[in-house]
Amino acid sequence: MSAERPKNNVARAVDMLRELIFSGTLAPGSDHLETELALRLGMSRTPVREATLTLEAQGLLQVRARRGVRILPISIKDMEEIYDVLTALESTAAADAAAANHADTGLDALAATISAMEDALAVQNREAWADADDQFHAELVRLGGNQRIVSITQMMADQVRRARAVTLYMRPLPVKSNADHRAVLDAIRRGDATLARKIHARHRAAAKATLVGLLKQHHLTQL
Amino acid sequence: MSAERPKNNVARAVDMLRELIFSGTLAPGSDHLETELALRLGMSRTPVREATLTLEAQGLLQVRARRGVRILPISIKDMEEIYDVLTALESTAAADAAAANHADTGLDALAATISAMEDALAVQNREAWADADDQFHAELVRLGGNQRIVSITQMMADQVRRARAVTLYMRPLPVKSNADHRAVLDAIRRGDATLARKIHARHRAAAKATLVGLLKQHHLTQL
DNA sequence: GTATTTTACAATGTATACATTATTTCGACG
DNA sequence: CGTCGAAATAATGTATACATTGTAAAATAC
Repeated sequence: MSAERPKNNVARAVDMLRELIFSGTLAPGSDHLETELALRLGMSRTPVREATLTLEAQGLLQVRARRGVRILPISIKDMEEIYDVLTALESTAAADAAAANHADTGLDALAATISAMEDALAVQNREAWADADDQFHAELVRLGGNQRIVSITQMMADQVRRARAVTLYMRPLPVKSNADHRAVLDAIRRGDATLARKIHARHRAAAKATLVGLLKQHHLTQL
Repeated sequence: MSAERPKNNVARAVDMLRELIFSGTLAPGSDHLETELALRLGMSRTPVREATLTLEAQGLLQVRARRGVRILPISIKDMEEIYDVLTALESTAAADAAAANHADTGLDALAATISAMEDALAVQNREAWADADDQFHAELVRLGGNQRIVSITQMMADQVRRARAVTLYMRPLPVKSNADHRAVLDAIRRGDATLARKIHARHRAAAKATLVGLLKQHHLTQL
């Protein structure tokens, strides 16, 4: 049974604020007073304040004295930084996963995300494809076994979430991406750490180039 | 003139708690009540509470309901995780620094840290050597130009600070380390990104092996 | 004597009152 | 008319009172 322990207000505030940020209700670059947010979330300033501190540590917003919290916009430079971090850490995770010699059953979840991506691609469902893509990267990193890499990549993925949503319908259907994922899975299955690292690094570098190219092409310098 | 703006209590609490943790006054694995810490720092619970949330996000302690904050001990597994993250991100920074084609004056600070390390080594001053070593890695990452890599590596370095201090007098004098640093500097100077990345990755991998070896040898499974 | 339940306590979680401070506005002086 | 300064204002920063809740201890029943 899932215990469903009632969460405290701080945790609820974190969840609600994240949702408000990802949905764009709190627009990138906009400022919001603590009092205003507290009213909106139906609680006092204290838990809201603590929630904003947590979210600031996660890079989603910035707390500025007497100016309220600013929802951080993502620039092209931010995007480049984040993709470089993801490239470095996920490649290491891919190599670690390969070196760990996971039994095939251990790789079922990873294989499932690839199937899901292929299915989504077949019916041109971009949202479903993006979800499965996220799951692939999350599962890959989980297999790597480094808990810090898991946390950091999650934070980075959160930061680019909005920007990725915007570009989702701009790009050509990501056919190459699926092939990359399958190649990474194969390398891991064969226990070839060097290859897994190399392929995944190339995959992320290509994704970065595509995304940055799109943003520049559409003059989206801030998201 | 440096403005020396008086910091608020939250910032002071963060600084003081960090100092108490690094100095070992708050021992790894020990628990501390908010009230007790507030009394010790001469302020109310509120700023202390906010400070602990920040430090929790930085991985230095853990806030547990009704059990106070626990100063997180570092295990060998933690050490391995952290060094793997540092290896991945600093190597990327080294490659970026090489690719950026910094003019020689831009590399003066980096060269200075190497000289400082050599001087410290000549008089067998391990503390000074460790400080210069930290500065080398900090400056390298700064030259890489990725602000997120700067933040993450700082956090990771903080987490292993205690453990490094313990092993500082156990290891042989780190002669090889200085040679590595010089080789990285040379590669950056020549603009050879691939080489800079490779050398630095090897350097960090060797440091990890040395450290983990020492910890196991001395049966230090928790620091 | 042991186990279970209930009650008390102690610590965090939350709200709110108050202190502090930066910003903005209004007024006076040049 | 513009600039400088002072006071008011509005927001965060801090302290504290109070609510909630988990833990532990004590008592009772088996």
